[in-house]
Amino acid sequence: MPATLKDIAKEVGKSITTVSRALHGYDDVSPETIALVRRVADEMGYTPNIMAQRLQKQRTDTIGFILPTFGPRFSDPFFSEFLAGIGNRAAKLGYDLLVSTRPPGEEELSTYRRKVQSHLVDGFVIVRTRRHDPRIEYLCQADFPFVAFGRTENNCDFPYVDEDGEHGMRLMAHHLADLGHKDIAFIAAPDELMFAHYRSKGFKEGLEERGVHLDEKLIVTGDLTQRDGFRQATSLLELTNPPTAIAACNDLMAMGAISAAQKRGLIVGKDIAITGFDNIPLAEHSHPPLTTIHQPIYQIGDMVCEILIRRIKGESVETDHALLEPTLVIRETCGGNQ
Amino acid sequence: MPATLKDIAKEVGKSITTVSRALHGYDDVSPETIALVRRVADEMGYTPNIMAQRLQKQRTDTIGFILPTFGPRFSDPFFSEFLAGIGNRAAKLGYDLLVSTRPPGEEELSTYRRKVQSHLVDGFVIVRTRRHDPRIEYLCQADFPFVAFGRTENNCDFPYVDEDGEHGMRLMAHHLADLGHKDIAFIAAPDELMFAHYRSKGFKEGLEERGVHLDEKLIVTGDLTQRDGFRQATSLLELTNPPTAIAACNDLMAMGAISAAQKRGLIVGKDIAITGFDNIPLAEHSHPPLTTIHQPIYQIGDMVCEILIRRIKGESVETDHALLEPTLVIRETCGGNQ
DNA sequence: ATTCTATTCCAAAACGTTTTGGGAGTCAAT
DNA sequence: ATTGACTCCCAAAACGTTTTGGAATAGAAT
Repeated sequence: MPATLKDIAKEVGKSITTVSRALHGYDDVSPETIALVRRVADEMGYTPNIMAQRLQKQRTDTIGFILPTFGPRFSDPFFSEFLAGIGNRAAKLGYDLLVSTRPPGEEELSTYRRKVQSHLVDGFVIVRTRRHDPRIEYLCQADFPFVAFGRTENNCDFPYVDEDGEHGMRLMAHHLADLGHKDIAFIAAPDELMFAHYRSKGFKEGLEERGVHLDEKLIVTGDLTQRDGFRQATSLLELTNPPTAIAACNDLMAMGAISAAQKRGLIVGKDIAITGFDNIPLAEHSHPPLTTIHQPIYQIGDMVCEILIRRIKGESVETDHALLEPTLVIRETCGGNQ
Repeated sequence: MPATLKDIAKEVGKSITTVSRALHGYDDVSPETIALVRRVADEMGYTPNIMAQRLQKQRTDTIGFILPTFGPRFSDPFFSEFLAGIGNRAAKLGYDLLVSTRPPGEEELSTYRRKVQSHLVDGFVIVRTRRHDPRIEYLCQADFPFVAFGRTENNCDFPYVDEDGEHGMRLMAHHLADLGHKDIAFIAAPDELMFAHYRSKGFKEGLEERGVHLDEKLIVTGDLTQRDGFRQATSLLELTNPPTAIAACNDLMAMGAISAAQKRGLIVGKDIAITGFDNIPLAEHSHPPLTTIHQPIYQIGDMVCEILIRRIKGESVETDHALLEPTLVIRETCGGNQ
C-alpha cells in the first residue's frame, strides 16, 4: 500500500536507481531531478521500508538490552532510570532499542545467541554483571559488540562503565565507624553479582581500616528487594545483641530495613543507623531521608550507550574502561543532623 | 559470514527452495531430505536472517512501546512492572519488543508516525492515555493495530484494558468517610491524564455519597512523583486548618506525603490518615504500610500484549474493552489496626 | 575528426528469505 | 498405451532497498 521507490520512479519517469540516489542527494543526479523526485516523494508520502534497507545494508541500527528479571513483581527503580538513559541516547544517535526480559539462566543465554545470529541487533548493553558471566564470555568469543555496566572476573577484555562500589562502600564503612558504631551489621547481596561483591569487599575493608570488627553473624544476604531488606533486618534486630547500625547493599533493602526498625519502635537516626547504596529518587524522600552513596544511573546508561554505538560504527573510543567515583550522601538515617 | 540457505543448498546438492521447505517441514519434501538438510543446517550453525524473513513476510513480529518520560530522573515502579508484563508475554508469543523513550509532545507523535510508516513494528502498546490523546487519534485514523492501557475521550472505538479508577477511588473515599474524617485533602494529578481524571471523579463522588464536603482549597495537584507528593502534602499541612486525611492519586505521592507528615512530627495512622493508589511493591513495606488500591499492573501488561498480538494476527478477540475491578487494600496508614 | 571530460542517467546484481506454479518420475489402474 | 495419482523437487518471482559498473550525450580541447 505505501509508496515505494518503484512507484516514485514510475511517476517521475526515471529509474529506481536515480530516485534512490536523488533522495540521498548524490551529486551524479541533476539538481532539477533531485527537486522533482523529492517533491513527488513527499506528495506520495514516501517512507523507506526499513526492513529492505536493513537487509541491504546488513545492519539494523538497533541495540539490544535484555533485562534480567526475577518473577512478576518486578520493580526496580534502577532499571527504569537506566533504560531512560540508554533509550534517550540511542534515539539521539538514530538507534532503536530492542528490549527483552529474561530471568538469568540457560534461556537468557540462548536469547542472546539467537539475537546475535539472526542479525537482530548491532550490539548489546549488558547490566548486572556476574563474577563469572556467561553472557560476556559468549559475546567476547563471538566477537560481537557490547558494552557492560559492571566488570567481571572472566578472563577477557571488554569495554565497560562501572561505579567504584568498593570505594563507595569503604566510604560508608568509615562514616559509620567514625560515628562510633561498633556493632555493625551488613545486608549483603548474592556475591555472584559483581557489584555486590565489590560493595561487600569495600565495606569489610573499610571497617578493618578503622579497626572495627565485623562479626560474621551480623552479615546476612538479601535479594535486593525491599521486602527482603525488611525480613533480613527483622532477623538482625531480633538477635540478643542487635547491631547499632545496619548497612544495606542497596537502597531498596535499606528502605525495608528502615520499616523493620520502625516497626520495632526504634527511631532511625537515633536508636539505630541505617544506610543504603544507589541514591534512588525514593531515598531522598523516605522518612527519615536515607544516607546513601550516589550513583548517576541515568548518566551511566547514557555513557554505556554512547560507547556502544561508537564501537558499532567503528569509531575510536577514548575511554572504554570507565570507573566512576561514587559520593557519600549524608542525610538523616545515621543521626547527627536532626 | 554466517551460513545462508544458499550455502546449505550447495552443500546438500539441492535447490534453495527445497532447503527452505525442508527446514519448515513441508510434506512435499522426502523425510530423508528433511533429515539431511536439518543435519547439515545444524552443522553449519544456520540461523535464518531475520531481516530477509521480515522483508519477505511483510511483518516484523515486533511490537512497539513508547515510554512517556519526563526528565532524566525518571523512575516510576509502574513502568518496570508493566514492561515486564508485556515483555514476558511478547516473548512467549515469539514477538520482540521495541522500546523508545519520548517526552509527550510533537516529537512523540512523529516517532509513532515514523515507526508506523517504515514498518518497524506490527502494533503498539499505548500507556498513560490522555483525555484528548493525539497518539490514539493518529493510530485510529491510520488503522494501525494498537491496544491501550487506559481509556480516552477521543471519539473513536479502540481496544483497551483499564482499571476502574473511578470505582477504586470511590471505595477509598467511602473508607475515609466511614472512619469519620471530615477534613479530607486530595492530591490529584493533572486532569489531562485519563486515569487521574477518573480517580479524581471517583473520589469526589464517593465523598459526596457519604455527605462529606470536599473543600476546594484542600484539592491540590502533583506530578505523580514522591518529591511532589512531599511538597504538596507539606503545603496542605501548613494550612491553618490542616486536613485529618490526605488521599493521593498514586502511591508514590502518598509516600511523599507520609514523609512530609512524619517530618512535622505527626504519627501517620493516628494523627493523620494517608492513602495511595496502585499498590506498588514499595507500598507494602513503607512505614507504616500504606493503605491503597490494588491494581494488577503486571497482569494488565500481560493482557494488553496478548490482545494486541491476537489483533495483529487477525485472530478474534473476545473482550477488547476490559475494565478491571480494583480492590481496597487496608494497611496501617489510616489507623485502626496498630 | 578525434579524444577527453563532465554530466546525467540506468540495468542489473545483491542482500536472504518464502511462495508460486509447475516439472519429472514412478506406479497402479484402466 | 493411456490416464491419474502421488512423490519429490526446483526455477523464478517477489519483498524494497543500495551499489556497482558502466552508457549516453554534450561540449571542449586537440
